Amino acid sequence: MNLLESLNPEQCAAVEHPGGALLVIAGAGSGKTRVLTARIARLLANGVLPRAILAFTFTNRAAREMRARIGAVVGVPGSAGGVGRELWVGTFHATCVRLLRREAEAAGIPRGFAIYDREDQEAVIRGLVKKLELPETAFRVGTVLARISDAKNELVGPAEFERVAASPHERRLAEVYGLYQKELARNGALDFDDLIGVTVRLLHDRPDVAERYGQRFQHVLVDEYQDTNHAQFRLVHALAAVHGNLFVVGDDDQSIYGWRGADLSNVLEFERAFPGATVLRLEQNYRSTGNILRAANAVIAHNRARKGKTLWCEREAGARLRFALAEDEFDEARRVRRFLEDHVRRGRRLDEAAVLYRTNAQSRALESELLQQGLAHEIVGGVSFYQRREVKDLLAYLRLAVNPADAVAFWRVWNTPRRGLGSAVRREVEAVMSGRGVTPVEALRALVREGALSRAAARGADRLLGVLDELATRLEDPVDLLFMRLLAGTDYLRHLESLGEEDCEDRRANVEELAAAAGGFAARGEGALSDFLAETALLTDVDRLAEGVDRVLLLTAHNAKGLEFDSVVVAGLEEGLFPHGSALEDAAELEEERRLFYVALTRARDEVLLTAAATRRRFGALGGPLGGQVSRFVEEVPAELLEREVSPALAWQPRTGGARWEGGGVGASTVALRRGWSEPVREAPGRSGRNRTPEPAGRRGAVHRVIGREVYHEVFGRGIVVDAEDAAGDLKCTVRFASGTKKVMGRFLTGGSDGDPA
DNA sequence: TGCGTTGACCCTGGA
DNA sequence: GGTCAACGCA
Repeated sequence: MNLLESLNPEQCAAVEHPGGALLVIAGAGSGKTRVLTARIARLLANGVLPRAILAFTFTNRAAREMRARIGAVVGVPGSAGGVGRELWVGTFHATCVRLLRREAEAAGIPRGFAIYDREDQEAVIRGLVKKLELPETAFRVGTVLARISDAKNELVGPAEFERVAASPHERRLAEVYGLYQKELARNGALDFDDLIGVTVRLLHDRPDVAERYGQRFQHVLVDEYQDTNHAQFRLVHALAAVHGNLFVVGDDDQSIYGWRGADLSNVLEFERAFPGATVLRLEQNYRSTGNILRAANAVIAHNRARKGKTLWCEREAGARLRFALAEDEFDEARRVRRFLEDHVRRGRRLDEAAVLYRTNAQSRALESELLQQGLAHEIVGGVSFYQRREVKDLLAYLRLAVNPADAVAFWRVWNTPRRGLGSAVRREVEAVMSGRGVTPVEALRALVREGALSRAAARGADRLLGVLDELATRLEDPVDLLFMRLLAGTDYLRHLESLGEEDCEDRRANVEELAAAAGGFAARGEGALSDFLAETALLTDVDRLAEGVDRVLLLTAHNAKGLEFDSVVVAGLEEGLFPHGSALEDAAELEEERRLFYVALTRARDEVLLTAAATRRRFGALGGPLGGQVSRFVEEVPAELLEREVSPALAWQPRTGGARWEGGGVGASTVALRRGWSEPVREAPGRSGRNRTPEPAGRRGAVHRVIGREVYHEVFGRGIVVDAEDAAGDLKCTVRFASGTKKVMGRFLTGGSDGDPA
């Protein structure tokens, strides 16, 4: 296969670019992966050595696929040896791990450093908040971590954070940040952000190292450049500075990771950062039908912060997009399921369809419908495989074997399975740790040796140390053998059974899958235990997706990036959900939501179904319902491209700036559902609401109808009702105003558009 | 120390 | 509606 054949002129220009900095603005479905692959193949064909090429991809999966394609083109079979090993293709994180393992000494970190995921980070922060006796409300673990992560993405260390702190709270945060870094260092651990940050620091502090890698990687390529953050930009800059051969591909309209520091100015100001840079544009779409593309173009045109481009295609117009307004999330799930059945009826495979949503929580209703109806599916994301409790437990043992300083791993497993070790012993171990400056493993060993423990505790400690010592002496064994030793040594499977949980079988299956993963890793002969552990830390559900399994995927729009399907459902298109409520009051965040919707739409080749639900429960049946307005994004799709199906129980009236539904339907369906708790939830599929006369809306209905509504208040101005409750013949509304969220009685509010008191 | 119950928090997104 | 930590009791 010749990758250069059948490239269009713009693609060709990119692939043949002589060198220097090049930015390729590549629209959705414009063949950017092909261009990147062809570019690398071209470089190799021109005599560039594989070891002189470094390519960053967004997912491990993309890296694997790219390596395979390049291998096929340049005729090197497999990934082992030759091109596969010499050519560096990987995500930012995986690449940094690889570099840091080689340069651990120069970077001042242990070679077997652990990689802390979110859960590990939380354990560290929780310990600090407790130790410093900080108020847990003001220092919520998630918030603290988010602030630290933001700082790291901007390459701001604790000292700098302290310097710019604007309040006592911020100074306290700086302190926590500093102690967090100390704790990670003591544990021999790096968090995800550190992987990038420490590499950048290494290249900055050690010009000799920077020079070495700069000389080696004569060509640096970056995919999904629009989602790089400042730290990643600096990394790329440092590596490419020597020769300036930087080839980046991105699409400002698909930038969807602003919340984790992605900096669109990396794209928008590329030419300033790299003087003399060339910019090329790929605007021909090879993926979607004309209608889908027109819809996507129309929607994204509402964004102001963009370079501006219009995709075109040669494909036929195809079917119109469909929009279904459902009564609630269960009705929505049924409509989705019927759409999928149609897809199969058209002779397509289920794995050529996907259901996309904004939040992972939405998967529940969808999954239960698909389960009931026996439609094969797979949920991607949420709690991923390597985050399952049993998987993390077992991995924690392996982590300890490689790095006994890893206190988070130690405390995770020291009494799992139960060994009679509790909080009393823990306090003693911690005292020895801080008193003598030793690892938790050594502290425990010392306590045993010195006879400081009760007989029962000493026996438990002996068992734990026995397992850890056995692993430690066999570090060079193949990973799968080591894993079997671990299972036997801890009797972990019996521990699982002893828990007597309902999902015992699932957990057992996960342990077996982990064993299989270890076996696969060993068979590939790709290296040490620490490499296996890094892989488990960095692989995501998307990376692990199997090819050729005939099932529909359920996943977030974020996770769908880079994938494509014949048929795509975008579910939950309601104001407050998609676009998400947290983005409604910020123009920039709203534009990011729109880009996310654009990404979702452009995953589709042939058929699109958009769905919304008039009511939707949060936190299960007990939480308040969400809902009120169809997403503005649906309204931004030109009407002639959209085929609307509305549940007959809902009187639906489109208006400018977002459609609303009114009348008894919403209230009635909610009432019916509430009643239906102990009864069959709903009538047979396919007939929902068709022959039903809507009941008159009671006060319940009134409550549900005001939520999401735009209102006006004499003092506070315009706001959005986020919640409401009955109060003495009126509604007590919780309203989000620009100045903050307040509780206001309904009689003080006027409706935003219809003037009717809410 | 082990175990069951209660109650808080949760549900933007993810390497 | 699910998870997890704190709490109280055996």
